[in-house]
Amino acid sequence: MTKPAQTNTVAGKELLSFIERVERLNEEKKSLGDDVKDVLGEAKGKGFDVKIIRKVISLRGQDRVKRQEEQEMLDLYMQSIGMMG
Amino acid sequence: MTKPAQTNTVAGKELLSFIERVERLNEEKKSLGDDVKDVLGEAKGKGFDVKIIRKVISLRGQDRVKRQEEQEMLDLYMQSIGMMG
Amino acid sequence: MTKPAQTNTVAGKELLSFIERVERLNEEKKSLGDDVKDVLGEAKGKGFDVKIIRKVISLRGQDRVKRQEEQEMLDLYMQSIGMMG
Amino acid sequence: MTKPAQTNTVAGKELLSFIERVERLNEEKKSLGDDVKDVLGEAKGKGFDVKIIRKVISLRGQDRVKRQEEQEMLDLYMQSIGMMG
DNA sequence: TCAGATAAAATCGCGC
DNA sequence: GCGCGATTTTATCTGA
Repeated sequence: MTKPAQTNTVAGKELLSFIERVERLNEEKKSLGDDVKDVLGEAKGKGFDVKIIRKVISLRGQDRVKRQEEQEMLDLYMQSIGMMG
Repeated sequence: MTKPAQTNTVAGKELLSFIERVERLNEEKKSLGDDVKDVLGEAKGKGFDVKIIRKVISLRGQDRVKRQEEQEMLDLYMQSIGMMG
Repeated sequence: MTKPAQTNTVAGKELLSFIERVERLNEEKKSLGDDVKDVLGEAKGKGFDVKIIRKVISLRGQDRVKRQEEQEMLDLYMQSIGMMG
Repeated sequence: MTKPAQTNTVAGKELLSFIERVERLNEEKKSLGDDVKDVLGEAKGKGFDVKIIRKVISLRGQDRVKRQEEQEMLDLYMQSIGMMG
């Protein structure tokens, strides 16, 4: 950016504000990603197998999702036989 | 898994701790992802085109040189198959 | 699931049949997706840039008018936040 | 395309060939997607709840994936303690 | 450092 | 027309 941004219009300023908010959130996300890397690096330093840890985390996540979806399934059934709303 | 997880050993406890730290970070990331969605939803509510905003953000994040190079390669490919007269 | 699926009823059998037909179709779709990957892999082996090829395919599939409109809106947004001098 | 494609170069012809192969595969995929819609429409016509059918299919898919991943997990453990290659 | 694999994001399209 | 689910694309990460 060699020139000052010409956000002279109201809409331009508002748009830029939205964009910058999103960019800020994205940076925080990236930072958290780096934190994850650090933690896994630390685990590796203690002799743990990072690949296995990732797999465990993934499987635990699947369990959670599956439990949620089974509940949704039940709700769906109940809706469909007129037990809800 | 018929047995409770073996968090009784020292290594087991340490491993679980690493796993939970990562999971916590992942949740925060997910939460930020939801925040992004909220912001974009708000922008949409004000009449902005979310798809375009995303594209702008993406372009702002890319290196200008790299962007140009990719565009040139794209043009080259399109010329080579007769897409550009 | 402690009980076997109730495919003993007529409706249950019919339902299962629908489900399996859809699953079969989904597998075929997946298989075609793998074929696409193979072709692109082959192209890559010949020195082509897969990412660019994907983009070309995408552009060929888009309506020219719609494409222009989106580009214009993008320019408009970028101007309004001062990205285009 | 008002002009004949100028795929005069060897590379251009090869590139176009790859592109057309992918496009053909994509069409087949799309066609299968339509078939899925037809099957679900038929199920709906017989009084079944399409949303539930989709959910069942999704859960069955998750089961399959989870089973596979648990196996991979075992393999990983065994590798990590030196039981495999 | 790069290819291949894996996971995350963005886009697309249906159904309500 | 909007949210949700599915698919596709992008980015990250690991291993050679």
